[in-house]
Amino acid sequence: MEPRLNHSWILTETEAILLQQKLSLKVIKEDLFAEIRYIAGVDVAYSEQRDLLIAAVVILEANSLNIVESVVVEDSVQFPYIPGLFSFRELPPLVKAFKQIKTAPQLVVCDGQGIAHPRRFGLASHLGVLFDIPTIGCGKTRLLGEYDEPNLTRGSISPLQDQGDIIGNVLRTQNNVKPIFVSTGHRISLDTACEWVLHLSPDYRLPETTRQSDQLVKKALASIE
DNA sequence: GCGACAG
DNA sequence: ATCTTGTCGC
Repeated sequence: MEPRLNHSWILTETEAILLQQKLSLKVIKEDLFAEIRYIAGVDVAYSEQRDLLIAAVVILEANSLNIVESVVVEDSVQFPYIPGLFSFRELPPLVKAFKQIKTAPQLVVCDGQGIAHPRRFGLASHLGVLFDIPTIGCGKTRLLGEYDEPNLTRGSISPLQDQGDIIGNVLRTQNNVKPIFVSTGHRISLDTACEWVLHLSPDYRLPETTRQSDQLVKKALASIE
């Protein structure tokens, strides 16, 4: 898989913000896809000892949730972690990993926010626009926005609001378990995104895509240290 | 000025 | 993220 859009990753903080503002205009917040057969999960971890990033991409069959392909790569760190500029740290290794993927997914579930972002352009939206592929932002914690606690039953949602916009949903994926933050990444509506996240989280707080990619990077991390 | 702040 | 300590619910 190759990105359909390329841009430099060697940027100052100001340049990165300007790029987000420019690319955010390309984000599509409605369903724009055909049949979803394969779904990708992605995750990145940092090795403090070796000062490098490990990225994993796993491809699951959408109905069975079986793994059909996976890739793990190492890459150097070229941008610090700054809230709001997360994608400039994690996307270079992820793009490198996607270049090795043979089974093209029709949906990518990201570990981070989509449009639930100060400039409506979080990691999931950035990845979606680069590959022009539907993506969902799925965060364990909130970056910004106000919300009421959703009901305690699986499937309950509560809107995440910022500056008068509904930027995502706080979604309860398991009864009595802390909810997660779901937002549109690219080419998918918020409602459809939540439906897919629920389908992918039959018995765990996070989607199976996230669980599998987390497992892969942790295993790779342990093997190099 | 102070707190908040995806991973 | 990752680590540690303390609290609460079942």
